[in-house]
Amino acid sequence: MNKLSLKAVEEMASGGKFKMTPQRRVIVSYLEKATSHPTADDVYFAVNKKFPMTSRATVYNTLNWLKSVGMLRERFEGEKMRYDPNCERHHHFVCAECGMVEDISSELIEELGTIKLPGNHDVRSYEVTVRGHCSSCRD
Amino acid sequence: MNKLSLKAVEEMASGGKFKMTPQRRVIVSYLEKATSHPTADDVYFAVNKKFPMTSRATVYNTLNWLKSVGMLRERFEGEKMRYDPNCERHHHFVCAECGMVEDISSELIEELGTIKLPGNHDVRSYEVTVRGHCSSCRD
DNA sequence: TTGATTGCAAACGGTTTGCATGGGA
DNA sequence: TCCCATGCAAACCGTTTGCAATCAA
Repeated sequence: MNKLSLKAVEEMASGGKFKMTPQRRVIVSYLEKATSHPTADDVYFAVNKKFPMTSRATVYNTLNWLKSVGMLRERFEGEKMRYDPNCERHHHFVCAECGMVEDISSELIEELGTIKLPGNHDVRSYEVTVRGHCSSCRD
Repeated sequence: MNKLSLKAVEEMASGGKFKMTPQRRVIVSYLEKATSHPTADDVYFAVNKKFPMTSRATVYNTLNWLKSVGMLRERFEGEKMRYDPNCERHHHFVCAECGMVEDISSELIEELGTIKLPGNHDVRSYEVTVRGHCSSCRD
């Protein structure tokens, strides 16, 4: 599963035991446009602009649903969970000041080659987190 | 500040506005021996083996104190915060199954060289998280 | 002596759950 | 029609805070 899209979600829902609802459509549309890993509350406020009575339970329910089908990744940064609609292999830049997260496409970070660790661990993947100050915070 | 040690903490405390207590000594001793990033609760149970009335407040108080003087790093993994007594530059292996975290010394991961990102971010550091199944979970 | 630390309990904040109502397929 | 999803409120859980008593320096 790569980039989250409303189309892909609709397709997946049709025929399965999951249903599309207006709230879910808004949540997915918001997520597919999001660029800096929204928090659950970001999503909550976004849906409520369109559907003012949407509860947090619905938001978490939807986020966990998308997560469970592999269309969304969860990542803790700073003080809360953030949701990453990009499921292609990629890395991250995190601003130490404002907590903003930006995707770094995997081509921008050179390959580490085969990782050989001591012990007998089964290595599956690796990710790089680059830290620093983002352009707005660097002054 | 590099590796947490009781000696370094005692030195830092003497003369400053911070005081050593029996509880703090046990906590620091436990942390300096710990190898897989204990959670606050791990620490809590460890201290309580020696001082059965120790409260969680004391544990968090001490952890935050060590963190604030740069002798301990905090890292969210899985569902809770974990504390890393190793403040030298290093990377991590995380088990997807049991959540165990193991340090990877920085020599084991090849250098990424200068990281050049699009935009105008000020890059300070990077860390690599290797994921997979640890030797006990790989079956 | 003095002010930092302790234990306790209550508060907090993000996330989850239980349940009755509502709505998609 | 049949479940799944929703909204609400309460529960949960890790962490923080307020406070009076205690203890290190």
